[in-house]
Formats: sequence, structure tokens, C-alpha cells
Amino acid sequence: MATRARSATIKDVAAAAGVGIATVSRAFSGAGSVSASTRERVLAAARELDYRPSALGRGLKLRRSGGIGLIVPDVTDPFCAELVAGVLACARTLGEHVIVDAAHGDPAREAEIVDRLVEQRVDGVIAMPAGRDADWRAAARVCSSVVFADRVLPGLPEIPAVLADDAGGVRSLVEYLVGLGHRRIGFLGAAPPAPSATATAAASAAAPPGGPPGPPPGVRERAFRDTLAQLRVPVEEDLIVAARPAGDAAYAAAAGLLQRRADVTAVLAAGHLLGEAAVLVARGLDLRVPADVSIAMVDDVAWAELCDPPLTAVARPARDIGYRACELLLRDRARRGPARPVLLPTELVVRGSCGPLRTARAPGRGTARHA
Amino acid sequence: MATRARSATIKDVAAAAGVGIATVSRAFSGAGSVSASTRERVLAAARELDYRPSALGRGLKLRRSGGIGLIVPDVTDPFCAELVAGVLACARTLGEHVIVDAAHGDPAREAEIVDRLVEQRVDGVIAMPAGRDADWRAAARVCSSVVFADRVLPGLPEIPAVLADDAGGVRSLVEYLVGLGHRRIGFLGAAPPAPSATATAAASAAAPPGGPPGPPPGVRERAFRDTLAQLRVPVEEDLIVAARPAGDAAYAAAAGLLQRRADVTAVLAAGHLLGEAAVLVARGLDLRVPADVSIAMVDDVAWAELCDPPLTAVARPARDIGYRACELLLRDRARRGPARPVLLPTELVVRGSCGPLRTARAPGRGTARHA
DNA sequence: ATGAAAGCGCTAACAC
DNA sequence: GTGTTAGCGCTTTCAT
Repeated sequence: MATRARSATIKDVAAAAGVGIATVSRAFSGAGSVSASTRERVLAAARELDYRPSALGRGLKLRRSGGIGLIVPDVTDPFCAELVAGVLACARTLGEHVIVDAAHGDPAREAEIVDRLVEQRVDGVIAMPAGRDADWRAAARVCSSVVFADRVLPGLPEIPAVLADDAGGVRSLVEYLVGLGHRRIGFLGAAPPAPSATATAAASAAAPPGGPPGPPPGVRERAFRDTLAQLRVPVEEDLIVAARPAGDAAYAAAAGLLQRRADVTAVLAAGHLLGEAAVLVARGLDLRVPADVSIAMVDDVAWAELCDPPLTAVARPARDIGYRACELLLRDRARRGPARPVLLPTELVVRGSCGPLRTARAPGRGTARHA
Repeated sequence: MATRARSATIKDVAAAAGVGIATVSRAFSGAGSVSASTRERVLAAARELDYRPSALGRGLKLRRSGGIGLIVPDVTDPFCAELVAGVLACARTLGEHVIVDAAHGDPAREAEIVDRLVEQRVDGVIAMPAGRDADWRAAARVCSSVVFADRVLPGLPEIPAVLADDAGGVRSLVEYLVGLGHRRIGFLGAAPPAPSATATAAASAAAPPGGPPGPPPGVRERAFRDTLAQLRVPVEEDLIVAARPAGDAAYAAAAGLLQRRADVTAVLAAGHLLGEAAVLVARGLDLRVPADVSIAMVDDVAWAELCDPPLTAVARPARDIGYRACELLLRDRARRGPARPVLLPTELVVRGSCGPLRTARAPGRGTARHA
């Protein structure tokens, strides 16, 4: 029926329905007033022509696209994916679409994405920022609005943010472990991704590839130290290691820790990638969990439950973070203020990977790599 | 410096540089010809004004937005997430942005998303379709182009698609299991999501909520039966169960199978959600893997390696599927033809969850739910 | 090499 | 209640 020419425009519909284009516009947008009969004619004509209002035309007029941008380090990471889902859920209720992209921890790439987003005239952008305060400062100037999710940039306190209460999460985990009797607890933390390049946005093509996700370094470790101190447990520098939260590096760090200090009785991994490494290393070293070592981590991802034994973890509300960030971006844009970051509570999910302190690790175990 | 008025337009730049707007356009797009000195002046003025060309204006003129739509059942599902990553990677190289949304297996929601995408005038859409041939037939008419990824709709063979060779994957798994000596292999398949509502796109607000992901039912099961038959192993209907690949339903199905037939020696789960259920049930029943039952699944997700023992699985190239689908959509739009679906190879990843056939399950094991 | 002008499809005044 | 009109910011002939 319909000739395959080009999609119908508001003008076509107007002609077909024998009305002016403004009437068509009104009939569709609901604004203004149209008589019921006219509206019906218009809608019928539109249906007949397979008419879809062009968001391009509308956007041009309104100077906004009706979409938001979402930048995460990696859509494949379970935490990020959950956060994305939260944003999608909220955006949907607000009638906005979401342009998603992954920066893979590369500040240059991130800046590039922001650029594209600005060109698209998104109504705002939500980001788990990778780095370079300067870039984001510039972005915030030119973007309608920006909100950070799960992480902040130290140099940009004025940008609204939605965060998990990481410190609280780590604290509860440490308290739990110490309550179990552990005193020598290893901390597997995330190393800061890049050597803090605070250079201004130079057009240099040098793209320092940062690692994957990489949670905000610092706050977790600080919480670990503080809680220990508060509990009168000595803090041993030797037990605190930082690694890039990537497969190999994390594995190496975990292995180093567990072999160097055969006397650790528990390991707290500050992220699921680190936790994975800890589990794998323990298995490789033939350490029984939790008999020989207790293991716990931050981020309650799916596999934590499938592990044997299931892993105790701090659940961070990734989906809620995304949802709230989107809300903050779109709904609460009214009350603009340098409000401090929204902190969402975490929850300690106790499973079977942490046990009460035993006297000593079985002799011979964990001192050498096992076949 | 820059007054916070409204973002600069091409006109502003033209004025600032003392040239016509066409020149500015040319300077930015690279098309046409501009003298080096003029281009420099233009670029300088643009930088000064923080000018970003509006994709809205360009899109309106060009009748395309420079973005594509991507519809998946659930961004949180590891397979989907990987597929999304593939699409993003390809889109990036082609300079397109990606509007992502999740349909959660609900055909109505999916149709709604397509509608929005059409309004946005996306250059094409990639989808893991949930259902309703009619909706997609309509979508294909009005969309610039559509490519299916990972699944197809039986009624729409003319829509290009990129699929994993599921049949091949299952076949290799069955051959492997049979080679190990197994004869009574349970098959945990995915039940078709909805009662096949082939109703035309009615505006009825009734939204039948389909389940999560849900792989294409049928081909995996058929491959299972065929391979068994080919290998001269009797096919027992009793060992083939279908479940919605959601937590509870899958768990129930797996439990039912394992308890009803205490003599199964291996279970093949046709998806990672089903595999998860199998692992959990086996653990609940106190069955040792692989001593009492061997377990294997389709989809090599992250936790397969963390399981104890690590799970043998068929890896399906989710990322490649996404990448190829995007390529097909954007690059190969020239050679349009009812070419048959692109099939990407799978790979059998052998780990420790499948063992040679033992004589019998230890007495008492697996006959009742264990604490 | 560059400028003027005509829209792309839409919304929002403003007339009637 | 409905039509007319003036742009929104851009690309693209077509002149020059």
C-alpha cells in the first residue's frame, strides 16, 4: 500500500486529514485544544500514512533531544550493568532514551564520548568518571547537566553524585571479620588507574589506557584502616596491597599476599574482580575456605552465591545508584545546589566463606603453588 | 568569559570568523573546499565560542540521527551485556552512537521501544527479539533497517540475523558427554516465553510480562535429540524438561529432574540460568560434581570458572555476535538480500564438572532435599 | 574559495 | 478550535 518513498511528515498528515499542521502537532502532543472529531481524523490519517513524529524536528525546535547519555567503564562488568539497568528503568518512566557508551577507563575516550553526547544535545549525562578533572570541568560547563554515579572526581565537588556507602560497607565487613576473631586480615585494594594526569585537555593523541572499572581508590582502604584502628587491631602495612582490578594483576597481588604472609587468616577484597582473584588463588594454593582462610569482598555479584562455599560480600545497590542518578539528573534539576553526594546504604550479606578464627593454617598449606 | 546564554550556533561562529555559515559547515565537515587560513580562523572562532555542531540540525537536514538502536532483553544478563559491548565497539568504529534499551521479554514493551527508536530516526536497529512477528514486520517496514542478534523470529526469515551455532554447540557437548560414557543425560531446556501471541499490534494495554532472556527454544533441544539419536543413545522424554530460564522456575525444573530420575548421570543445561539452577540443586541435594552427576551448560559466563568444580560449558561468541550484527546493519546495508543468518561458531570449554561415568550414584544421595 | 538561500520536520506564538 | 507563520541549526545547491 504505502509507497516506499520516504516517511510521512506532519505536512502529509495535515494534508491527508484536511487540517493545518499545527492541528496535527496539537493532536499528537496533547497540548492546545483540538475537537475530538478532528483529532480522530488526524490520528486516522497518521495511522494510514504510518506517520511518526520526528524527534529530530521536535528536538531542533525544543533544543533538546529527549535523551540522556550514560558513560560507564564497561557494560560487561556486573556492577556497571546493574547500574545501567537502573538508569534505563528510571529514564523509561521519564520518557527519555539513553545513549550508552563505555570508556574503558580511558580518559581520552571518555572525553570523546562526552563530546559526541554534547553534539547530540542530550538532556544530561550520567557518568562513572574515569579521570581528568579538567575534561569534566569543561564538560560540565557545556553540558546541560552532569551527575556522577558510584564515583566522584576529587576536584569536582560541585557535581552532584550518587554513591554507595563504601566506607560503611567495608566497616561492617571488618567488624564482622574481627568479631569472628580475625586479627591478621589481608586487604586487597584497587590501585588508582592512572598516574593522575591533571594535564589540561590537550589534543595529544596519546591515549593512556586505564584499567577496567576501578572503584574509587582510597575510601575503601581508609575505612579498612580506620575500622581496624577503632577496634584496637594493629594495622600492618604488609597486609595491605593495591592492585589494578584486572585479571592478571589482581591474581598476582592476591598470590603475593597469601604467599608472603602465610599467617593471614582472612582476606578482604575491595571489589569483585579482586575477590575473584582471591578465590582463585586460594584454590590454587590449596587453601580451604573458610577453614584455612576466610574470604569476603565488596560487591555482591551473581557468582558470589555460586561459589563453593558461597562468598560473604557487601552488596552495593548498583541499580538504585543508577536509578537515583537518573532521577537526580532529570527530576531534581530544579534544586541546584552544591549538595553533598547522595549516599546509598550497603548491606552485608553473610554466606559461608568466613569462619571463626582457627589456631593455625594446616602446615605446608599455602606456602607453595599447588598443582 | 563565555556568557552562560545558550550554546553557540553555526551562525555565531560565522559571524565571529567573518565568514558565511556555509564556510563554517564546510570547515567542520571537511567536505567542499576551504582555504587553510579561513579554516583556521573558523576553528579558532569555534573554539573560542565553545561551539559544538548540533546533531539535531544536521540530523534534520540529513534525515538520520547518526545513531542506532539496540534492544536486548536485559542488560544485566552476562550474555546480553557482552553482546552490547560488541555493538558498542563496532558502532564506535563507525562513528555512530547507540541507544540501548531493555525489553525484559515483554513484546508490548519491545514494540514501544521500537516506536521511540523510529521517532529518533535511528539509522537502524539491532534486536534480540522477544516476540510478536507482526510487530517486527511492521517495524521492519518503517525502520531503515533491522538486524536480529542471537535469535530470530520464525515468521521473519527476510530479516538479516547473526546467530551463534547453538546446534553445533549442543552437539559437541552431547558428543563429549556420551564419549565420557554417559547414557542417561538430562536436558534442561528453555521453555518458550509466551503462549505465542500472534495477535496484531493492538493498542490494548494488556502487557503480558515475558520472562528474562530466554534463548530460542527448539534448536537446542532438537540438536540434543538429534545428536543422541545419531550416537545410538536412546532419547528418553522423561529426561527432557523445559523451564522458564528464571531463578525459581529453573530451580524447580532442575530439582524435579534430578529427584524424579535419580539415575541421570549428567545434566546439560541449555543456558546459564538453567546451569546455575542445576549447580544449586545438585548442591542442595548433596550430589558431588562430577562424581555423582556431571553438569555442563550452554554459555560460558564468568562464574563457570569460579564454580567448584569449574563448569564445562559451550562458549557462544556474544561479543562477536553484537559486533557482526552492527557491521551487518551499518556496513553491509548495500548488499541487501534474504541471505541466510550468519552463524558464528561456538567452542566447547572443558573444565572439571564432567567426569567419566561411574557405576551408580551413592545410595541415599539425591533422593531427598538435604539441609 | 566563498556566500546566499532554500529547506529538513517540528512547535509555539499569534491571528482569526 | 484551527490555520499561518516564523524560526530551531544545519547541509547543500547555485551563484559569484
